[in-house]
Amino acid sequence: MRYKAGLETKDRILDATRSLIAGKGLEGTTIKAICDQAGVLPGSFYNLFASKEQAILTVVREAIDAVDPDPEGQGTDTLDELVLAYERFLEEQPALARVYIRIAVSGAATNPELSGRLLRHHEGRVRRFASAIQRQASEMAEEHATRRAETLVLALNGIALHRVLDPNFDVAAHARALLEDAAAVG
Amino acid sequence: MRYKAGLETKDRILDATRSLIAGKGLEGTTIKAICDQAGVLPGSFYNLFASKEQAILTVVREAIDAVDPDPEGQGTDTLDELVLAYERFLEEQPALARVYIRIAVSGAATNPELSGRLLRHHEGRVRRFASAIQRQASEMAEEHATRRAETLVLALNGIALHRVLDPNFDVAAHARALLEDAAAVG
DNA sequence: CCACTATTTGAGTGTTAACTCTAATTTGTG
DNA sequence: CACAAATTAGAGTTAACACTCAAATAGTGG
Repeated sequence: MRYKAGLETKDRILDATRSLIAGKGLEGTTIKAICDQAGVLPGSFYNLFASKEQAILTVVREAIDAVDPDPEGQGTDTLDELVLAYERFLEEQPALARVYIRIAVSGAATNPELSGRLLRHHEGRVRRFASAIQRQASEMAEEHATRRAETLVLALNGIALHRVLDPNFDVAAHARALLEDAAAVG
Repeated sequence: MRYKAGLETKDRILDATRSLIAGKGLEGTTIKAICDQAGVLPGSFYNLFASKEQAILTVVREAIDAVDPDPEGQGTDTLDELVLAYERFLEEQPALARVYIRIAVSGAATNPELSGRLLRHHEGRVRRFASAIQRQASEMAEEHATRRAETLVLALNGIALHRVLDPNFDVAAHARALLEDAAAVG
């Protein structure tokens, strides 16, 4: 793949794959559907991807990365910023958010590598939330902060899950309710 | 279906369907897989069920009902009892719990009737939790109680979702952490 | 034990999935 | 502008899918 035509085709295929997973789930994401939406024939698809699974995994990695846009900057975010970043992710990239949830539930069952990746990602998020909590309330024990972080991350995932079911669901209001509660508990 | 042989076969088919959805997701739940696991041939399956979808919907209804075992007794449960009932559901009927989550994410996308059913079920649960909260703190406004109930139910769903990803996840500990937080917030 | 019907059998149907292959075309480069 | 490599076209293959059906078997009331 050295010509730009190939790169553009690859992008179109990934766009189509992403929107199909988000809209119809993994079951509705067939090679034919991807190719139709991307304006490409199967031969072109298989010139760029070794398999359907590879295209899907590319989109999934993209989705996982989008949940945590800046995993390097570990020491600066406040809890509010972390929660609002997740809220913004759900609002602004609903397709990727759906992919993330769909894959977490459907794909991880049959693909242990994927389920391991998702669990590690979850643990990383919990650590990040925990250190934000500790920065905010420095007298809190690390163990306690981790427990509170885990509760918060799980609750956020619950919100994301419900958003998949109900597109009109008010993510922002519920994310903020979680933050208020966290502040009240201390 | 008047002979008991048919009833037993039906049970075996539903058992197989339930465990396949829980274990491999909707994609892995094929007629062949169901029949192999139930020790039955396709002809028998179609003697008892009009379609694969019908068998799946039967299992899904069963799962939805199991989440709220007694939807009639609306006025007596405490919040603790409701949370512990859900915790017990997740621990004791992991297959049905996985079915519930899997369907919420995968099935509801393509089946509006199913997604409507799940949303109504969610609303019913929130009402039930809200009235338990109000009974416990009678000075609380109904609107506020409903908002707190929704946060709690979503957090519990987050726990259930994570349990699908990580079978070793400690549901009980996290459910109790939610209860403590709820008490602390008031 | 007999007639009647529920149930099971298992090969078979049509469809659609993922994926392959060869020939034709387009693209970048010396 | 010529040539090699990248890309695309599109028919074709193989396998798995949901589902059917006529015949065989098993269960039940009389």
